[in-house]
Amino acid sequence: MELLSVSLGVYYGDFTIAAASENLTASQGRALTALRRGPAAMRALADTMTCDASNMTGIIDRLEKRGLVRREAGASDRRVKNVILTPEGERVADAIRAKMHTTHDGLDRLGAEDRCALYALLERVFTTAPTPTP
Amino acid sequence: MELLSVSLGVYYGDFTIAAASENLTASQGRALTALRRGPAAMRALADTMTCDASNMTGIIDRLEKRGLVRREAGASDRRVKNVILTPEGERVADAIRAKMHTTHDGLDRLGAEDRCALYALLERVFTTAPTPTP
DNA sequence: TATTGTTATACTCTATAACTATA
DNA sequence: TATAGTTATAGAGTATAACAATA
Repeated sequence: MELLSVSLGVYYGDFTIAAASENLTASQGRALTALRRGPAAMRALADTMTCDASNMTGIIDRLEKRGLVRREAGASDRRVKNVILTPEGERVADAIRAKMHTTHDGLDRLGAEDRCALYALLERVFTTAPTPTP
Repeated sequence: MELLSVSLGVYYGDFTIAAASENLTASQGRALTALRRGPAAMRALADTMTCDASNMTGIIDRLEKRGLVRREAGASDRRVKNVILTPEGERVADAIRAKMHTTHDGLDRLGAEDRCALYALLERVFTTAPTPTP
């Protein structure tokens, strides 16, 4: 119970801070984090982040404008556009993830191993794996 | 750990849903919930919700336009405006709270007593008591 | 001078609806 | 017809800066 009160909000809050440290909003950070697992179609990304497809256009537009992702036409279905992390995007995504793992605020009383497991769990809840479209 | 993964997001998510069921955004719901404990100055509300004071103006404007809160000049300090729930505002705030306590999604495995304690805890974390200004 | 609250401005997120190009 | 993605539009949250009234 104690653990819970300490942890609630910490992940969301820390994530927002971690993303902000790279001059990104939480949504942009989430998209980048989801893309760490590989390319994903716009539609899949929107599903992952449970937002309307039109939102993804804007979010990805801003990330693309900053050179963190790029769009690539789908091979089999030419309607599809797959979003891919650029090397710089990978760097930023990794930086966010690293910051998440070294931010202990409010989780000090957890052992390193538990905290690691905890973050893995939260990360999974936070960004479900998008389904890449071939 | 299980409990945590289940509970994370549930409170925020359920709260957003509960607020939406009253046609309110999460921020509006939070302000209303904070005001359940009594009147609060704009500044105190902004501190509670950790947002800029200028945001509170807009949020309270919208709540006031719908008759859920009203502004009242501070007695001792005439710069201050205290925000107060109207009877309708109280009804809506209570409805949100009631909905939060009857929404079990993802918390089924918790006993009623535990769930009650859990929500009390989360509610405290979610909306710290604002400091009313006399 | 410092503080409270507001206004003006700008950016982002969000959803809905209408559109295109594919399938 | 249905789907993927975009555009246009509108409402809400957010922060910064400038301002009036008060302390």
